[in-house]
Amino acid sequence: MGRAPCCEKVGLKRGRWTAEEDDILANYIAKHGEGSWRSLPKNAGLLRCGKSCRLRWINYLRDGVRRGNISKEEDDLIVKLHATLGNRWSLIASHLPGRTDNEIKNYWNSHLSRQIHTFRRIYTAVSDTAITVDVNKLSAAGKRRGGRTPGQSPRSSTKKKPVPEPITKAKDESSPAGAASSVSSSPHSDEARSAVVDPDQNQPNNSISVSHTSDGPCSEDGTWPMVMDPVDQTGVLEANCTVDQQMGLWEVNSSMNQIGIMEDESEMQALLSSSVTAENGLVGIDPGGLSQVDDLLDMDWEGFASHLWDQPAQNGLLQPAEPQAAKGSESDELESFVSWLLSDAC
DNA sequence: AAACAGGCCAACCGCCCCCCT
DNA sequence: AAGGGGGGCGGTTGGCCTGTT
Repeated sequence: MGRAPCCEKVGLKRGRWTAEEDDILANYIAKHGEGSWRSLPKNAGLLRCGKSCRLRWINYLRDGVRRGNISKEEDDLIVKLHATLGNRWSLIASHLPGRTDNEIKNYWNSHLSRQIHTFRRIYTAVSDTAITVDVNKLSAAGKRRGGRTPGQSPRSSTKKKPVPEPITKAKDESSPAGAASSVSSSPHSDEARSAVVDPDQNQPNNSISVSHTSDGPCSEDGTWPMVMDPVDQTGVLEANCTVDQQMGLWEVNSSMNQIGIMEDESEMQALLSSSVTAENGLVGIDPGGLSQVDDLLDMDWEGFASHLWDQPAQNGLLQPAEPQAAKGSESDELESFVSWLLSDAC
């Protein structure tokens, strides 16, 4: 079954490339150009598989390749594009000049996916309380290194990852001390709503803080291992989320992730109507709200994209500039959609 | 200081698509 | 039009690094 290997592997070198090999490959391509990867190793005098040469060239030796130091802007872009495109790393990389699909894939697997999962765990792990999520702390939260965490298997982060089951916690289970008891859900109030809606324009403010404060310490059973406030050792988390109305759609965003897009105000209000605890302009979301947010994280983004393409133009704002491009291949459609997504119009 | 454990990332594997003949 | 090869792509592996115990 399957194709024959791309080259005879017997006698070929594997593993890390040496500086000498890099020089040979770079010099050869400088003289003869890219391509003909199968015959390149033999012609260049390298004991490497052609595919290995190609990978080395594209990911490391090619002009313009940038490595490391992924900026916040790039980080945001990767998250945004991944939400739309999924694991189409080459397509994502094409929108990040100098970045390769392999680097973005690695970055996602080792940084961002963990943040997203942590973000989701936080929602669920404290779901019997109102919540405050500090997105800015999530990266540090996912950075725990060293030491054994009971019950974790080695290399779990690199094994094939089924979507992790959310941590469910029955109400009668022992919750982090003080977490559940210290936060009382208050009925949704006009005061809370006023934190969301601009009374002058009946439009949402640009910024809503979704917050939760717990006075108690984190539990010792590891239930909240990654969300402890490093300063006062309580379970305080804070997240700055925004709600925007754009092109007839209501978007709920955090600084790292798009939480959801709703088509009409009632859906957005349904989410916010589950908000509780308004103080100093902060709005918390109760467990019901958290469930809704968690559902929104599972949004069918391709379906959303298709939905947008199917919409008639609304005041010239909803459609991308060149919807005709969608008549091409699937990749053309995606390219056009991504271009539009990244344009100022969005 | 040594052992341990997870993080990080370069590289490999194998499937799939596209293009050429 | 069909088949085969080359190249592209996403998933996965494995080893080094580093923080924790």
